[in-house]
Order: sequence, then structure tokens, then C-alpha cells
Amino acid sequence: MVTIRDVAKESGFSSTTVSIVLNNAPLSRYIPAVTKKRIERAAQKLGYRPNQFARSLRSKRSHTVGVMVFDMTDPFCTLILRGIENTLYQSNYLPMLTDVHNEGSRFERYLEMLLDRRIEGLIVIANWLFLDINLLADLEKSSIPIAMIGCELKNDTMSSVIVDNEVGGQLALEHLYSLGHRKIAFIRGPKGLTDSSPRWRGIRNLAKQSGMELDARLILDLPESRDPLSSFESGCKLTEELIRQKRSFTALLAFDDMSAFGAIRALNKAGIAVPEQCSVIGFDDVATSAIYTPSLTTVRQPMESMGASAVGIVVDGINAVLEKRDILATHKKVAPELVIRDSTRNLT
Amino acid sequence: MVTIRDVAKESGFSSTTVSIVLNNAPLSRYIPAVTKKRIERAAQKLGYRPNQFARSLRSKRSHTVGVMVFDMTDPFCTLILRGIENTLYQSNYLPMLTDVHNEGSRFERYLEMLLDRRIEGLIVIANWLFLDINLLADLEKSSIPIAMIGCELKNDTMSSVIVDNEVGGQLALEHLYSLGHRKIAFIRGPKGLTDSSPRWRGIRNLAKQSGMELDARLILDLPESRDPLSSFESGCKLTEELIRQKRSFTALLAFDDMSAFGAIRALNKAGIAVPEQCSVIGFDDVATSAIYTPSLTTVRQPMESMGASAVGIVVDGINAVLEKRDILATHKKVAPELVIRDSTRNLT
DNA sequence: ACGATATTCTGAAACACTTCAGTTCTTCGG
DNA sequence: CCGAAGAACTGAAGTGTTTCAGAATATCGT
Repeated sequence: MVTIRDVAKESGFSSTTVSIVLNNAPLSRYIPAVTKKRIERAAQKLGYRPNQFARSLRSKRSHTVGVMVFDMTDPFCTLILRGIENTLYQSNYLPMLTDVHNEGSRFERYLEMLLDRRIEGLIVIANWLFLDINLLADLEKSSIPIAMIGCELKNDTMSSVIVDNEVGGQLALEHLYSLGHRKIAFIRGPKGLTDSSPRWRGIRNLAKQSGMELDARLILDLPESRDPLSSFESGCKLTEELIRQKRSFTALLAFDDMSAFGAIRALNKAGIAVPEQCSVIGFDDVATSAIYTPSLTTVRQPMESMGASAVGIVVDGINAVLEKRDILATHKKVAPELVIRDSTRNLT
Repeated sequence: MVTIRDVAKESGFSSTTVSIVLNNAPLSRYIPAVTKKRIERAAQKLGYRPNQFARSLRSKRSHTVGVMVFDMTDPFCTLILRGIENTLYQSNYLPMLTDVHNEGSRFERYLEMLLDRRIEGLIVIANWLFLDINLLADLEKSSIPIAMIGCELKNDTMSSVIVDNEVGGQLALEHLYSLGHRKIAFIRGPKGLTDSSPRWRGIRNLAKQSGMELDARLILDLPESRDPLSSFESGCKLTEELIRQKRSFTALLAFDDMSAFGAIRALNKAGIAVPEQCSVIGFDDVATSAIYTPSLTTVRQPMESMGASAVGIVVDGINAVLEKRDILATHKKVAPELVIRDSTRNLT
């Protein structure tokens, strides 16, 4: 391994100077171009690569950000991860990826591992979160900038990036309403998820506002489950039940895309064509939605940019820490977007 | 920050002894239980956490493995990542995740970053790979254990884990054949992918073996594209073309699940019911397959266990390096599995 | 009683870097 | 011509570990 001392020897300068030049430190302003050239050439020639361990030990920086996912298999994560990765890349950080599997013990263990490695910031994708919220309190102690995606803690110490669920719910219902649907079935999110209630609130508000009344017998709830894919099954079961009870409805508004797929499956099995006989709308716009048959009308969460925002917040936080400014938590609420595809249609 | 010296002071022993005890080093065999207890208690009391930078600097180990994905958005990746993450967790390594976006420049930059951080091993998910293979040669120089998933280089220096594509292709055709299908359309993979040709070979072999003859007019090729999701579009287009030409076929065997979804979409649009009028089979068994309508019959790649295998190989390699044994590359070919769902049906 | 071996513990070096605190030599305004 | 400021460079300390090479004491077989 070639060290900075080797470069010093080769170039004929001290390792101090080499360090200053190669890092473009403030002092390098006094170093003439000739010297710089000579040092750079020596480094080049020897193929010098600074030892990050030594560098980190000395400078107390890791240039690493922790990314904690509560469940990788949730398709919701993929694009968020892409956004995170891409933005970190631009800022010259590298992510350490951890997947908590929605288990408390894993959460604690991983948190410890990440802090041990002195991550400079942490991004938590807490979409499908069924852990004791108290666990999250562990995070606060850590004194590094933290951004949560998909779960807002009205906390001062942790930032958050969430979609505006209320507006999203509104958009969804508005769409169905504008297509003429009045008999609408609803699959609500499980109580345990923070998304569930604001999304429903948006729906209820719009209903009230437009004088629509919601039929309680058409309102179903997804059961709690640690597994994000389970909402497909549940959506399917609930819809089957609805059909078996011969409830009549011309549209169905699902909590998320997964449950919407479940609903479509159930309708299909019962011989009810989507969208001809029943419109279905989801929420999230996961990758599958665009390729489903029929393609799914849904309310998109701008996942890639949410990931990017989270990184932005964390990187700002890191810089603040470096400059000893203290900065308070940001709470970003991004606008959802209605994506109209083939699963919804005018009531004829 | 509390250091080992603080623990030494607190416990009344030297930092050498503390280090030996806390690491359970060989020499600790001579240290009496009382001493150990006292040191552990002191460490506990002070909340001592060893500084990983210093530790790594000294021991030249990072306990980190690089994971390089060629395109995160490929749904094929998700479960592999889960398998990797889970196995690394058990072995006490942490992954650094990088996404190459199928770009040469990113590949090189990330490789450099990872090596700078002294990753101890590297796992490459090279599923949808459209890079100059020569780039991969860069990997060989690195002298750390490397495992590629989804792309076999008959190389001695890099290990690989791939599915047995030939058997997979065979399984798929066999299934359709056993259902009575004889007029079968095929969507082959793009020439640029290493999976394409063995998969097709399996199909051709089985066809020959069972005296089936393949109609060249029913054989289509996916175009090259950097984007793994494009095979949905392409599958759709190709199938539409087939339908427009009024080719008659009772089943379609797609290169992968994405193109199968595209085919289903096209068939559906043309009013051809799947599976009633046409069976469709895919390859991979991505998460979407199980929740599609109809659910997709496909040839599963055991992705989670492929990820786990890759980690196993790399960790073995790391241990080999540590013990100065040298170990040669492993090339693992795992068996695919036919998953029968609703998109295929007996020819009536 | 004595050399050999085992037990218990430690000082100091090494890991590769950054940076503080200078040193030496110019330059330059007055 | 002198003191101050600027330019160019460097020695050495410090970052927190691990581990080599012993030191000091105890145990034991003969």
C-alpha cells in the first residue's frame, strides 16, 4: 500500500505539504503551481489512494450515511432508494443499507452498528411501520441529522418527508366523483399506519364538501400486518366479502396500490370487469401499477424526489453540524399527483 | 467520546488488557474471570464503544461488503437484495449499496469509491447488463473476493451465482407442452443479455427432444435496451404485432415476467382472454407475478437464496484471504422452479 | 532449590492521516 | 534599513486501536 509518505519521498516534499495539496486545503493557496504539479504527478505515478480509515480517524468524518428501511420488499421502497442513492452519489456520500424487517431487535442492532460506524446522517424509510414508536425515540439520542420518509413525528429533532395524504385522499375521491361515481366502496388503511387516518380525512372532507354521503357498509379496513405485501391478500378478501354480500358499488377506492390490485383480482374473479363495471383507484403508484392489466389509476407519491429531499435535508444537517450552526428539523410535505390510467372510467 | 484509555483508567488495568478482554483475543485465556468482569463492568458503565476507524486502521479490516447493482429499478433485484442483506447481517457485515444505472462512468467511479473504503468483498448484481464487458475486467485487479449474480464469467478470479437458464427454458416449454399447446409464440431475450441464449437453447433442445417444431414466424426478439422495465413495452409491442399479423398461437412463452406482462396486456387489449384463449408463461417470478391478474405462471429464480449464496461465497473468500489460504472462484448454478399459477391452462 | 513453563499484565510502537505551530526566506512600505 | 507581513514549507503531535515483546510473579517437576 502506498502511503502519503511515499508520495512525499517521491515528490521531494514533506507529507504535510502533500496532504495540503492533495486535499486542496486552505493553506494550499500559498503553494505555487509547480509544487502542486510535482506532487500530483508523484501521487499519480505511485497510484496513491488515501487511506480512508486514517483519514476518518483523524478528521472524524466517515462520508457515509445510514439508510434504514423497515421492509425492503415493499415495492414502495425501490424508487425511494433510487432517489436516495442518486442524490447521495452527487454529494459524494455512500449509503449503508439496512433492512429492519419490522423487527425491534433488528432495529436496535442495526442502529448500533450504524452509529458505531459513525454515519454522519441517517435516513429512515418508515413506510410500513409496525414498531413501537418508542423505539424510534432511540434515534433522538444520536445527535446526527435524521430524516424519516413516510412517517411524520412532530418532533423537533428529526426531520421528515411525507406526502400530503389528505390532499391525496381528496384527489382520489374527486377523480371518482368527477367520473360520476356515487356508490363507492372504500378500503381504508390499517389503524397502525400513520398514513391511514389523514388519507381518510381527506376523503371524508371532500365527501362532505361535495355533499356526498358515505355508506358505512361499503367502508372496510385493512387488518394490521407486518407484511406490506399482505395488503394485496387483504384487499382481495375484503372485496370478495363485499361482493358476496351483494353490496352494490360502481367504484372502489383502495388504501394503496397493493390493496387495489387485490380488489381487481377479486372483482375479476367474480366476473366484474374493471373498469367497465367497476372503477378502481389506488394510492402510491408503485412500479407495478403502470404495467398492471388494466393499468392502475392511482395517486402518485413522488418517491424518487422524496428520497432526494431526505438526502438534501440530511446533507444540509451534516453541513450545519460541521459549521457548528444548529439547525432545526424540517418537515416537508410533498404534493401527490393523480395519475389517470385504465382502471377508472366514466359511469355510463 | 469515551476511549479505551478511559476504560483502562476506570477499571485500573492497562488499555492493552482492556483491548484483549473486550475482543476476547487469544491471550485473554490467561486473564482471570475477576479481571474480565471488572473491565466489562467499567466498559458498560462508561458506555464504551470502540472507534471503528481506529480499529480498522490498525487491523486493516472494514467489516463492510460492497454491493453493486446494475439497475435497482429492476424488480428482479429486490429479493436478491433481501437475501444479501439478511445473510450479511448474520455474518456481521454491513453492505454499501451502489447503483450503477448501467453507466460506465458510474461503474468506475463507484468501484473506486468502494475500494477506497476498503470493502472486504464485492457482490455484483449484473442482471440487466449492457456495459462493455471489458469494464468488468477492472474488477479482477482488486484482489478481493467478488461474486457476480446473474452473469457468468468463466473467469477464475470472480465467482458467480446464476440460475440454470437452460433447465429453466426447458421447464417453461415442457409445461406448455404438457398442457397440450403446440402453436406457441416465443419472445426471446435481447442478444446482449447473457441469459438470452441458454434460455433459448433449453427451449430448442426440449422442442427437438419432444418432436415439436418451432414456427419461425412466431419467434420474436426483444430489442436491446438499457432499461429493464422496457421489456414490458417491448413485449406488448411485439405481441400486438403478432396479433395484427393474425398469426395463430395458443400459448406464449416470454423471456421474462416483464415481457409476459406486456404480452398479457396486448392480448387483453385485443380481446384475447388469458388464459382461456391463450396461455402465457414468464420467467423470474418477480413480486408482481403473484399479484397480477391473472397471476402469472412462471419459472422462478430463487432470488433470495441466490443473494444468500453470493454472500456465502464472498464471506468464505474473505476468510480465506485472512488465513492466507487462496481459494479459487466458485461457479454456482442454481435450479429454477416452475410456479404454476393462473395464466396457463389446458388446451381444450 | 532451580530452571522451565504458565499466568497476569503492560509500555510502546505502529497504523496513515491532518493540522497546529513554527521556521526560513522574500518583499515592501515608510 | 528596519519591522511587518506574506509566501513556501515542515516537524511533530494527535486520532483510538491492536499487538509485539517483555516484565514480574507464581507453579511445578525433579
